[in-house]
Amino acid sequence: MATPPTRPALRARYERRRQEVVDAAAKVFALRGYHATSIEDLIEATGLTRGGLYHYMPGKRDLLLAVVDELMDPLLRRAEEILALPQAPEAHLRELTQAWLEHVASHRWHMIVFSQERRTLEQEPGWSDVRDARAHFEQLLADVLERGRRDGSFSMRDPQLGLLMLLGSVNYTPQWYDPSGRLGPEEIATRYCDMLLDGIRSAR
Amino acid sequence: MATPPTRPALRARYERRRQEVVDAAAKVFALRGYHATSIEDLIEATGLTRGGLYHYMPGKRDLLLAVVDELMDPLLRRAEEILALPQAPEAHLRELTQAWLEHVASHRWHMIVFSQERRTLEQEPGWSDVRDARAHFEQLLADVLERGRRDGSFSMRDPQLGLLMLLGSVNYTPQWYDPSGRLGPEEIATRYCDMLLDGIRSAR
DNA sequence: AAACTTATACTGAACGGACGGTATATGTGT
DNA sequence: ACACATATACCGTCCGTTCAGTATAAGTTT
Repeated sequence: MATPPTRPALRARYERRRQEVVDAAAKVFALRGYHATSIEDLIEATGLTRGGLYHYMPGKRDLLLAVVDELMDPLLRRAEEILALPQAPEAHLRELTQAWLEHVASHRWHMIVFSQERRTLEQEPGWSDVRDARAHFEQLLADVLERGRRDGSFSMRDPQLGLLMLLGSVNYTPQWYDPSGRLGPEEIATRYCDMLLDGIRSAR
Repeated sequence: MATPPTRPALRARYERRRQEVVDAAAKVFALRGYHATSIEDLIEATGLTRGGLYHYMPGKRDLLLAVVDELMDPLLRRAEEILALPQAPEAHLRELTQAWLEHVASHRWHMIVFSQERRTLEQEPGWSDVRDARAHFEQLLADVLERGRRDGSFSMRDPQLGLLMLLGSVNYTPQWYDPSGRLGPEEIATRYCDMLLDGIRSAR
């Protein structure tokens, strides 16, 4: 019943398998949707049996929280690393977007689950952390845009809408991104930033 | 059991109430998610009783299909109206985006349901129509961008990614759009196009 | 216009099945 | 021997659906 082993020797294997279960669940949740996924589906995806599965999770809901929990943390830490270095807003924006898209690409299923279930999970215990982390990251982006506006390098009519456009573009990416496709995350990031900064109109 | 009346006198009222049921369902599906929505929730949302609800729908699944079905048709017709008039690619792009965002704003719940359930509904009977209509609309947008590239008015590094950025921005809009908010659909459309065309970088 | 017949709108209880979760048994490695 | 991993069978509950029945409005006959 989801009891982590006390023996240090077995701890590592347990955590590794648990992570495999979470990742497998992320993919199934993303493809079928959380509520439409039955325990039977999770069994099929993990290769375990009913009892074995419950050895690694307290319940289906906790598995969902595990999928979205700690999803934003690595990205937030990376973002703060980037912002710690003093740079022009444009450079900050480009590096943030690149780190963000690399994260999206490597956690594609988790991101889709987040988008799909964010509404059904509002006001759920443990959910507020995820939402706060998300809001925090968006605030960091907003700050960069605002800083660019203040120092004169950006001049959007509506700062808020600029952020929303960027959020929309990146958050939509998991829907079509193909790891074996033509474009990698860093190329996508570069071109998003190119378009957001200079637009697609030909220079006249 | 969801049998439309044959008598012409009652047909109108039936269709009106059925539409109310579908719209109410759209909102509940959007907020809670389709699978997480119980018949009890639908009863509460519609004001009907269990049996009464089944008078207007053959089943829960059909109700979901009704929500997304015929969602794209009005937009597609409007798009073809716009494209029938000979105009410059930029004008076409701006008008398409505006019509699109007006549609998104007035069918916000339906759109959220579509985004949330598109994966769970793949390879479902009746679903291919919706997907085809969606693909058709995206193709119309892609054609406009391509026409702009050919005649020299647009010059994006990657035509496909320009489309995906626009799709992301607009498809993300229902997630934050507030009908009583500061910005209406036409203003949002204008500023999206401003940013996509000219970027947010200050003129130097 | 009154009486009658049928189509339609709605009710509420009950059913059948699926689903998440648990208890218990049996290996398996330390 | 003990902790841990996995297997199997089972339970209670919830949920989508059905159905027999009632009330009312629409159409028809007299």
